Amino acid sequence: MKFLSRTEELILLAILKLRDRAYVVSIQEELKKMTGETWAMGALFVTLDRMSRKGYLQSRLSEPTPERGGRRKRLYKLLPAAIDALNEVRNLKTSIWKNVPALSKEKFS
Amino acid sequence: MKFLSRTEELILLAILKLRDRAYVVSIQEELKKMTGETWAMGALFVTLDRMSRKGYLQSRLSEPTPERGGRRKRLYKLLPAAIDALNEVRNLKTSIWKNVPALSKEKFS
DNA sequence: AATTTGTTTTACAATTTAGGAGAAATTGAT
DNA sequence: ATCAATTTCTCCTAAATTGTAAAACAAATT
Repeated sequence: MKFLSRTEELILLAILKLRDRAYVVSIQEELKKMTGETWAMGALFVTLDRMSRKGYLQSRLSEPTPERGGRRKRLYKLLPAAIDALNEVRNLKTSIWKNVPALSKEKFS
Repeated sequence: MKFLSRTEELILLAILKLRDRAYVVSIQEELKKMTGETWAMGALFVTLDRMSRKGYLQSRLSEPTPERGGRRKRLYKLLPAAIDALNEVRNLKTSIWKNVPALSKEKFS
């Protein structure tokens, strides 16, 4: 499809919310907050990679931080194409859900 | 993921809007209206099938209609599980987009 | 028989998931 | 001071799931 997948949308939004602190672990935590679900590390890397190749994201390695195990982190940031894609998906959801009334199961059983 | 994929969401919403006239051709047209994109027949069947197996949809064959080529249509209808899933995805989108300001590219270049 | 409408299958491509290997940092015991 | 243990983090891979494109097949009207 032309639109972001749900996973891509969620990851981009997580990065947006994290500002300059977005790396794979903080993204994973943010996604957990947003969805209540647990996200596999590998899934995130694969998707972050793909979105980088597509021109949605840019990444760089930070300096190590002075804490136990404080390795360099790969920090991600949104590129303009990501903003476009997010806006598109926001418009899509607004338009497709407009005029959809509250859905109660009773009417569909 | 636990949530509907974007494709599944769109197809279920299309069926919802079509009420008792939802079959693969009308669904295809409705999706075109909703998204502006062209949807491959095969993609639809595959997804409709999958959602039927998952208990989101039920289908039956209609009677032929008196028009040229008016074959029986396989009509789809939403099952309660589909309503649950749609409500979930609506809640998800509402919560993740809440408080996200308008996004302008300038701030991200 | 030709045309139209519609269903279904198939082969392939892309995305997502699950699990784990391995690298770079600090800590703490010797 | 050195080194093994621990922690944090990056990255890879195989399998499963999902999505796409194309075409074969079937039933109706003209």
